[in-house]
Amino acid sequence: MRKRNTIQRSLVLEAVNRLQCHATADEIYEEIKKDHPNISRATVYRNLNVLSEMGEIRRMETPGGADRFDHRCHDHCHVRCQKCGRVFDVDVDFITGLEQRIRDAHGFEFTGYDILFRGICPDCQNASQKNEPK
Amino acid sequence: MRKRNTIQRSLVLEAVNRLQCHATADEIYEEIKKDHPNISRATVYRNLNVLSEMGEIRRMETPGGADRFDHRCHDHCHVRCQKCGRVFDVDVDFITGLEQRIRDAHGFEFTGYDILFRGICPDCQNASQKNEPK
DNA sequence: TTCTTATTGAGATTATATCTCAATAAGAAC
DNA sequence: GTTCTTATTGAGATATAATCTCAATAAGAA
Repeated sequence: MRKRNTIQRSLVLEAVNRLQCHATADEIYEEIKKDHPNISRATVYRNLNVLSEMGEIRRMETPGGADRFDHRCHDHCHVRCQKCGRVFDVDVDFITGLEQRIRDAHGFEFTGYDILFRGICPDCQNASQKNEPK
Repeated sequence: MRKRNTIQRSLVLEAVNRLQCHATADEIYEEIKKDHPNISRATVYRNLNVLSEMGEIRRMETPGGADRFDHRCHDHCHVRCQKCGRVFDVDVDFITGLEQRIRDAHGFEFTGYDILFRGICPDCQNASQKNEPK
């Protein structure tokens, strides 16, 4: 099934790049709608799927929240702040090799993994110290 | 807000234990409904939340699928087979310390992490060799 | 036994994502 | 340039996981 180049597909790719890292499908949809109010939500979702299958962008599935899409900058995973919900990048150099070590043990053919850290970001730590002093 | 001991809460805890590891909320709901057809889905979800906050059970959020709940056997994470959707356990002894190493770098206060591996299980590898020989 | 209020059940609602299908348009064939 | 095939689109319906609403119920302290 040969892929065609559509305006909508380019718009999605451009928006992902413009928004930098970890935008949700909905954020990308809203971004595109500013200039192209007629684009369909389904089209954005479809093209995010197509583009990540093609390897043009990277999908990061986040449990308990919407998937996020990255320009393929470099490998990293995410921390989500449990208070404000914002998502930050985490370098994962030291995680490299994780798959290999597990493949050895299970006969599983690994294709990847998602790691999502949970925590409280520095801002929210400070905020709660001000509002709830002990 | 003092917690009360309700029949429904015990039923949920028992079902999680009975189903062993990585049952979804819906599987737990169906399990309980066999003997107690009047239990509400909301009650199951509510008690799964309460019990995991209390530390009685462990919640494993899985991106792209329903959350799963474990009896607190021992620390492990999960691999989901991309073909059959089944979920298997993976030991994670060597991942211990991950949080500490990241906390140092970011000023983030970490409360935990989820790791979900993706891959193809041995069964499905075999099946696809039979069905699509090269 | 009485009283307070945490908890429940039923159904509505939210959020994320996918599906349906007629209409459109990309790009190959002519 | 014109025709043709079919991938893609837009709009809205649907699916799935989970939470919320609220009157009724019941746990457990008084």
